[in-house]
Amino acid sequence: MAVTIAKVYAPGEVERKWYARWLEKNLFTADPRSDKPPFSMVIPPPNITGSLHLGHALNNTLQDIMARFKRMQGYNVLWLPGIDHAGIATQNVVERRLKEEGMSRDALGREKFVERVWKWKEESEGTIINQLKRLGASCDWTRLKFTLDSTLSMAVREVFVRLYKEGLVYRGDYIINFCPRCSTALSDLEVEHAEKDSLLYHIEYPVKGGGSIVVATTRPETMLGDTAVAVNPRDSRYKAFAGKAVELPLVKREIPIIEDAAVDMEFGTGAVKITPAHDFNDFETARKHGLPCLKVMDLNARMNENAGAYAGLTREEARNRITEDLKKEGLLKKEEKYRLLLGVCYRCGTTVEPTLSKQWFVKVGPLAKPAIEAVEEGSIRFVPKSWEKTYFEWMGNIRDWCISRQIWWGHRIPAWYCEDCGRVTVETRDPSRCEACGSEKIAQDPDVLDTWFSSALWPFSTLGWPEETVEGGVFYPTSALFTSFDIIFFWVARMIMMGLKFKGDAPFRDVYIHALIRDAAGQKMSKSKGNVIDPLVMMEKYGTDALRFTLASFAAQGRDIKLAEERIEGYRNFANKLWNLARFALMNIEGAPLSPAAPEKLTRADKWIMTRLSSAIEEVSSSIDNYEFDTAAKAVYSFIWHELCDWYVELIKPDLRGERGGERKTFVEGLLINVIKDTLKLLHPFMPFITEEIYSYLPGVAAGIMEAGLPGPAGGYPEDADGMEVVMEVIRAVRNIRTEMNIPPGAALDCTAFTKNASLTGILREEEANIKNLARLRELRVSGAGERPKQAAFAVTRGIEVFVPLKGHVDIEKETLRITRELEKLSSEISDVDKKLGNRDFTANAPSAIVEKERGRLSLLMEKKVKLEAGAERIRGLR
RNA sequence: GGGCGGAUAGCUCAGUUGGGAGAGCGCAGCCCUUACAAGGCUGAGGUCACAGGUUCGAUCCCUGUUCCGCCUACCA
Repeated sequence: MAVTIAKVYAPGEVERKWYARWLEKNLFTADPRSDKPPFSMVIPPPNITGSLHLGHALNNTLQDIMARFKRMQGYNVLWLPGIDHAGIATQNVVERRLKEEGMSRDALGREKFVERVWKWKEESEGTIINQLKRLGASCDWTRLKFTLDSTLSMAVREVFVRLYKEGLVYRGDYIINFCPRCSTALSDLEVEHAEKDSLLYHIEYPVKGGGSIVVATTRPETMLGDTAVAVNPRDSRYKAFAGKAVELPLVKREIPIIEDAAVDMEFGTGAVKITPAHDFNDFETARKHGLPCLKVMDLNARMNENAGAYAGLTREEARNRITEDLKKEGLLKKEEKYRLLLGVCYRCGTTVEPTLSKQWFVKVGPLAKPAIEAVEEGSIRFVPKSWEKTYFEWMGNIRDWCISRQIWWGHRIPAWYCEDCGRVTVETRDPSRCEACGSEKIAQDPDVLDTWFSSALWPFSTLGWPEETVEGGVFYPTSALFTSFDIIFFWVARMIMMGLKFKGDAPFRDVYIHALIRDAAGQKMSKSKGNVIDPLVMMEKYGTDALRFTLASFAAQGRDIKLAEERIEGYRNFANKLWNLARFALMNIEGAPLSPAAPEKLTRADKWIMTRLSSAIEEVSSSIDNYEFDTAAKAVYSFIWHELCDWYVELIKPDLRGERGGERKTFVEGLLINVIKDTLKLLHPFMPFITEEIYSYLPGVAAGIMEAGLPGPAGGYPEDADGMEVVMEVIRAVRNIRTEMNIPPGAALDCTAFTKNASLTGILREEEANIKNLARLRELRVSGAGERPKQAAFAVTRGIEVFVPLKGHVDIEKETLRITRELEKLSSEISDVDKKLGNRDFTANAPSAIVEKERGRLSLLMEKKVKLEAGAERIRGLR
């Protein structure tokens, strides 16, 4: 009743089938009342606008490996999925769609617009969720969360209000980054810096009472808002001007010349114009010197009424007009080429405008302190540890966080302004009257909160906080967070601050920072470069398991991943190899009952593979526990391909053919199936689909592989395993001779092995059949001493001399060359070790174990050398 | 300006308390051996970027240099 399965593994259907079954059986659902130890993770929520890219694929593959692994280890696993509302990004997408319809959000109005976004959310959120399912992600979908869910919104309000009452959230006029295209304020983090070629303009400002001062600026259009000119007090060039005033050209306004040590005398002309309402530095300077602020642009980056004749122009137009006008007046002294760093919006790339504006802020200092300590004390651990430094760096210099956004999609700020007394009321529940004067004429702040404000609460808002929930008790703090380094500041740091503040405990124990994926040439993947590898296409083409395994294999800590399609193809081949291993096993078993463990019936080969399996299990387990997914993947790969398939299966083929008796056949069938079963379990977290599929075909399995426990390390039989390694080396030696001497693989050879070691002699005699089989020998003699065969090629391994007589067909030249080369290698090795042992400093200072090891090595090498030389001598005699 | 990371086989990368340099892919030769040609067997290939230092001993620790990459920053 041998089972036959297809010759080539076809992933597509298998994957869909199994994912559906896992869901049906609720295998991903966590039980907060379970008595198993908890293991929890929250997913980094993808944007609702998102579509699965390789970054998601890597992030979620690694999480899924961890989740599945822990589940099989007997943990009560909660992997909580969710989606982020992604304020600006989503609003942009919907606005673009409106524009295509000839509509605009302003024309539509806030309420209708938000309705429209919700509708779009309903349509599009399925996309990325289905893609995560396609990837095999074993998230607990019954607990899927969305950052705008009512419970999560409640958490946002609660946090905002509590911070406000403690004075950690405040509202004030400060200079902030404003994106004129998205028409909203941004936090410092949401501004990216791009180098751009520009000009440095030298403009002459006439000084009242005679003379003039030339300032250098990259932004001539903001001169309309200048409220001072600053020079360094140590600058002798301008000493005479200090305290005087200049007349601002074009607008003819009088502004003072002030002294400030922060002015760099070397740069430009050493004189700088101060525009407090449109420059971060100048804003600080103005505060220091008590200068007024004058806004000359509105939020759309158009010049406003304060710009006089230039009102209504865009900032670009204004720059042109102003430089022209200055030129006409002979006040533009110089334009030099200059490369500057420009702040651009991280969502749309538009140049941001620093603008004085009334916004809400979080006072971060008091929150940052415990967050720094938590990492210092080790209650939160970054993996790899090197990221802690990055974290400290940023947290140590953190500035207040601008959290209000002038958009409509997001959590509305729970603040109401009173029309009568002007006071603000901040409450978790919508108030009906002003808390100060009781007036009912109150209106809610139109702004919404930074999306990252709600993301910061993710690890506990998703568990039901501020309600006390069972989940919150069991699964908080979460065990690990998986993310990439680019959002350590945006997200990780803020989660730590909020978790500590509101839960009194870190949101997670481990922060695993994984790689960023680049293309094969090391370039960041981007649609415009056309070098994007689409994970969905790869999954269709090579199978999800192949993609997952590739990502895991390349997930070395602290390094970016350069991915090429050929890699995925390679691991597709691995999947097929595994498939054929199963195919072979199923073709050969007669459906016999599984043999119980019977150590006395185990052959050396059996013990070897069991030992290797056990050590693979150990290595995979410890690697995963240390987030070394690449090491784990390589260990299981190498075991399956190079030990189980290359050696064990080849070793037992005669048994399975019944050549060594019916009892042995039955026994080895059972053993092979057991080994495959455990191997599949070990591989399952990496390749969930193919392992589940194969597992289902194996005899004697009741439940699915997901429900099976992971085998524990069994220890094995190290001595027998080592004996088997000797056998393998002898086989390799014969194979090598065959290849080197150009003997066809099929030609039958004889072999004589000489060793004085009784235990080796025993092993070789016992394994005669296996050696003959795999080295393709007609005869194998094992001898302690005696005449070495003439006309024979030979090799030395583990002190065993392996002779392969070639009956007058030995190519003497070739064999001489082969032995000579071998001897050369050996000699250089010997001289290295010799030199080391000859060094008295070494023998005196090195640990005795090391010295002994070197001595042992030397004697082995010497022994081998003697034997090789004797062989070379014999061959010379043949000439 | 400050900080971090990297430089090991043709390519991509491992190398975890300093003690015999590894893998995958690629390449070369031979093989359609009834699991798999998406395969098997065998093999070639490396002054571990450079220069110093510590040490009996350095790919590994320290210093400096060169070249890449990234993060961060208020020289307008």
